[in-house]
Formats: sequence, C-alpha cells, structure tokens
Amino acid sequence: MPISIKTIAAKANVSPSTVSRALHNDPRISEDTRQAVQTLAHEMGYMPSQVARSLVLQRTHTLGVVVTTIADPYVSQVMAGVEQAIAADGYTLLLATSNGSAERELQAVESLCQRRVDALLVVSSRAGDLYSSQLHQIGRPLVMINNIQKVGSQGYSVCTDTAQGAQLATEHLLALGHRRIAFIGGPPGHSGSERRRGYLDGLRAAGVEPDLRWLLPGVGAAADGQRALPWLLDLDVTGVICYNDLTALGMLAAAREAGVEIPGALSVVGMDNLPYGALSTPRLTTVDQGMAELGRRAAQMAIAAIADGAVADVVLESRLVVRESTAGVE
Amino acid sequence: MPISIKTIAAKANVSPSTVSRALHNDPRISEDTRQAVQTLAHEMGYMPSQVARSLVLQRTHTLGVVVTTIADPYVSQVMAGVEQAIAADGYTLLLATSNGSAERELQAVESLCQRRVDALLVVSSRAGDLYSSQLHQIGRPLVMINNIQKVGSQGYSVCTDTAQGAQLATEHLLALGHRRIAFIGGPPGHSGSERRRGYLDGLRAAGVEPDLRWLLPGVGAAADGQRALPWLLDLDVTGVICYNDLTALGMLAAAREAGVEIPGALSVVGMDNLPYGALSTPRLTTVDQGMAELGRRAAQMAIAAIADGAVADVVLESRLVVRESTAGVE
DNA sequence: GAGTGCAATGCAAACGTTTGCAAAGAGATT
DNA sequence: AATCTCTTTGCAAACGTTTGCATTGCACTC
Repeated sequence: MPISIKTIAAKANVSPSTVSRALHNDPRISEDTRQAVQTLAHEMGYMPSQVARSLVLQRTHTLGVVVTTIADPYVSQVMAGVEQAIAADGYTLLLATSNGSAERELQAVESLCQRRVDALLVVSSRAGDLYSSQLHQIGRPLVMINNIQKVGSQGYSVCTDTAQGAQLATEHLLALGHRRIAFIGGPPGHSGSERRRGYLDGLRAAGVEPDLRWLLPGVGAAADGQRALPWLLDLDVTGVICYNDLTALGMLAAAREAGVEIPGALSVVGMDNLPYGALSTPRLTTVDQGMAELGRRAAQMAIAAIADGAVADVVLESRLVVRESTAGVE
Repeated sequence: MPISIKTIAAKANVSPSTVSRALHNDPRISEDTRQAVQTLAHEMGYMPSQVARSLVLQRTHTLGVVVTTIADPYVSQVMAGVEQAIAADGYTLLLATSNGSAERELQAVESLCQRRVDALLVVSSRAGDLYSSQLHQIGRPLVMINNIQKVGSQGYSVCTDTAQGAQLATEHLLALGHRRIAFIGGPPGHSGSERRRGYLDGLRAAGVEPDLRWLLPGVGAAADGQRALPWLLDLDVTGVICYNDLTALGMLAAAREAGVEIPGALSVVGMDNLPYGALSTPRLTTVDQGMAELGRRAAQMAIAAIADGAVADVVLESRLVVRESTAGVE
C-alpha cells in the first residue's frame, strides 16, 4: 500500500486534483499550496504510480524490445545503442526473449503489446512475414532491426547492408591476391543469404567463378568455424569469410590447435566487429556492422514514430576493419 | 484506441464483468456465454490491458533490473540466467542502466519503483549503502547480485565468493611452482578488494610474503592488461592473476605483440569465465563465477520473495577452469 | 402458491491518476 | 450595491480492469 495522491490530499486538506496539479507545477495553483503539497509529498516519500498514469494517458513511455537472447554479443551491442538513445527521453525498456523461436517471438510481441508498450523493437526477427497478419492488431510502431523481409505498413526497418559488407570482405581478399575463397554460412532465413549473395557477387565481379564446395554450412557459432577448418584445408582455399566473428574466432582457435598459420596459410575475415576481435590472436580482420548505431537509430525511429509518424527506413553501410588475420597470398 | 472489455460486452449483450469472468473461465459463467465471449474476443483481436489489470491487482508481474550496461559481457551472462529463470513464471523484465554512476543507479531504481515492478534486481551495484535510506520507501523485495555490502532488512544478496575464487587461482599458480605472482586489480569499492584479499591470503597461506609492487592497478578493461605487461616483465614475476577475463585477454594480446610467450614466460589466469576465454590464444585459464547461475538464483529469490517472503542469501562457490594460459614454472 | 435454493448475470466500487468544467471567493468596476 | 473578472480550488468522469454483493429468473419443494 504505497502512499497515493489521495493520502497527500487528505493530509494537506485539499482535493486530489489539486495535489496532482501542484506536483505538475500547474500555474493555476497558488504558490503557497504548491509548496505545501510538494514538501509534503517529498516528506511522505510519495512515488507517483506510472501504471495509473499510463492508464489515463494511454502512454506508458516504454519501449518493448524482443531479442533472441541477451547473451548474444551482437544483441547486447545493439541493446547498448538502444539504451544510449532512449536515456535522454525518459523511456524505459521492456525486454522479452524468443530464444530464436518464431513462436516464442510472437508470444513475446503479444506480451509486450498487452503491456501497452509505446513501440516495439525486434532484433533479428525469426518470425518475419508472420507479422503482416498481426500488425494491424499491434497498432503501435514496430521497428525491425537487422531483418531483411519488409513488413507491412506500420513496420519500419533498420539494418546494415550485409550483402555489401560481405562483398567488401571478398574484395579485400581478392585485392590481396586470393582466388580460392570459401564462405561459412549462418542460420537460415537470416542475413545469411544476404551475406552469401555479397560474397558471390564479389567473386563474380572479379571474374572468379565460385566453386559450390566453397559454401560451407554453419549457424553462427564458434563450433562452425572449428568444424569447417579441415574442409577448408581439403579444398585448398587460401581465404575464408565467416558469417560472423564468433565463427571466425572459432576458426582461429581451431587453426592454432591444428598448427595452421593464420594469416600465413589461410586468411580469415569475420563479420560484426565484436569487441573481442581486437584481442584475438591474430587480431581479427572483420566487417563492422555498426550494431550500436543500429540500436540508436532504431530507438530514435521508434520515438519519432510515437510522436507523429513519418520516419524513413535506414540502411547502414558496412565498414571493413583490416587487422591481422588476412594477408597477401604468397 | 485498442478494443476493450466494454466493446466486447456491448457486442455480446452482456456486462463487462461477465466478459471478464468469461475470459478467465470463471465457473459461474454458463458454457454458452463463455464460448460466445471468447470467440468474440478472439475475432475482435482483443488484447487485455495489463496496465489496467496491474492497477487493480496491484501486481505488475514485472521484475526490474538495474545494470551498469548490457554491453558488459558479465552483465549479459547474468541477464541470460535471469531470463531463463523467469521465462516459465510469466514475468517480464524492465531494464534500466546506470552506466556505473551511483546517482543514475538510484534514479533507475526510482524509475522502476514508480513503474511498480514487483521486485528489483541490481547487478554490481555502485550505490551500495545508499539504499539503506531508501529501502523502506521501495517497499518491494530487492536482490543484489554481485554486491558485497549487506543492505537493510529487505535487501537480499546473491554473489560469488570471489575471494575464494582468487585464492583458487593463486593456489593453482603456486601448485605449478610459481612464487612471484602479480595481481591486476579492478574498479574500486567492488569485488576488487575481495579478489585481492583472496590473492593475498592464498600467497600467505603458502608462506609467500607478497611484494607490494606485485599489486597493479586496473579498472577491469582490456587496456589494463596491455598496460601492465611491461611492469610485469620488470618485476620479474612468473605468473599473474587478472581482475577479470577482459584484462587477461588484453594481456594475452599484448604479450603476443611483445613476443612474450604465454604460458612459457608468464602464466596468466583470468576471472569470470567469459565465452571468449575458450577461444583465445592460448585458451585462457580462469575462475568461473557462475554468472548465469547467479542470475537464475537471483530471479528465483525475487519471485519467492514476492510470493511470501523468507528467502535466504546465496553465496556461490568459484570454480577453477584450467586451460592453456598457465603452466609449470621451468 | 408461497417459499427455498441455485445458477447466471449485472451493478457498482475500487485501483491511482488526469483534466474539463463548475464553483467559490476576492477584488475591481460600474 | 450589483455585476464582472480573475484566481484558486473542487467535482466528477474517465482510463480498463476485477470482484463482492445484489438481482434476476427458474425449477423445486412443501
């Protein structure tokens, strides 16, 4: 039973409405009563109930965020960006996780909607087109982060041009003289196909016809990199582009254990630019996806959309970060 | 203007209360009307307002979590544990960040309280004893994660015994024959002093009198490890314990650049057991702090405390994880 | 045929706010 | 002295639920 506006009203011998107005510095309230009410509220340790406010104002000042899991470093980098952007505006985050399941993602969205978040952010959606049917029911701005499929009218999108990023990586290896370049893929239906496309485009643009065996499977885990290494050696490739940094780091670890010199025997480039890439051995060449920026822009878009509407989708450029895991072919 | 219980009531020619009961499968409602109401609600895409429910039930089914930043891998591991634990109970997380500032931490707590979270989790608090004054106003269970200072009556605590962890690390190095062992510290007022104590105790228990110069400063960043390396070489130590894995990874990277063999010339052990420690070169020997378990336990405690009360504080044991960055002294 | 019991439903208050409108006083103007 | 204006305050409805209690209707029972 926390103390309410009525308790204060009773103690101050005024009506609840007066208390409300006094606390909001409504000019219609006399200086005296305002002072009295405010000090009283402070003394009694009054904490306004945002849930009651939300009910009448029909605004919760809350952003709902759906992620696969916060343990994913990609996700937490994005979240950091979101946090930065909303800090000033007094919004708070309501977090829900899907564990990568489309079904649970939809549940999460529903749960957040019931809690009447002012807008929704979905990172790396697994449900994609399933939204089109639900979206009109959601009735609040939805910003997809790192999602390829375009969603209906109310869905906005901010993502990185990962195809371009993968192409950048490919061109980097090509420029170093590599011709036999493999690609380790990621989870299906994701930016994985985009990245693969960029890789293939990059190769073809340079007149290199890709060998289908160069396309290795993966789900974006470190183990994929470890598993892929023997194949790579068999295929006699000199460079490899990994779906993400985690896969690349796994490959680095496997290579060291197998005694494969990197970048001497094999050049590897990751994607994402996680903080740890700068600390690996050798330091990882990668493609920055601007995760924090992604989060920031998404949050800004959401807030803008809440305020009035009209916001435009964003596609960020990827940026090549050359470090030590790539070198010219001998 | 989302559709409400009243809209349905009007359409079904019943009162709002009947709709409410029908949706909750109240046995007093006839099978017919229940069916009618439920299908109608479904057709109209009804989404119950949790904010209205919260207001009358005085329960939000929400846990507030205060962290320094989600970008911190320690934090996100803990959060992952929290998420696991609450998934089943239908709780949702309200997230707030402090950026490591005590003032902003208190603000965050207040914000979450105004939003009437059912319980509060605070990870690696920077405000510590400042709570004692506020706690009675908070009026909801508070669980501190990874915090040393004990807070007042309503404050619970779950943490890892980091002193024991540091001692474990020290004993590990001693057992390998090391005698000159350095320690790189962490941010002040934190488990840093605990860890240092464990280190010192470990040394003294083995009859090794620590040299004060072996105590190097740091704030838990990778740069601290890099910066410390030259000092270490000057001091002629053969082993070093780092405040956390990040510092240790920084040291590994610096060592490679400086041509210092690890563990040949220097054994290094980290603390935390971040996922990346398993991928570093060499793979990092470290002390697991059970972050996910920490999060899980904290969430369970919070939920138990909401339900009735009586929960006991938890202190987890640290666990040594021996990998490749430590070796016997030659 | 009046009373009893039961099943199904509705009324209204409550949760803690905000806010349009009315009311009450106090001066100031005629 | 009556009216007007202005400042300060209060009333009451609204937001979308839940829930104790009252009401209704109906089939039984005596």
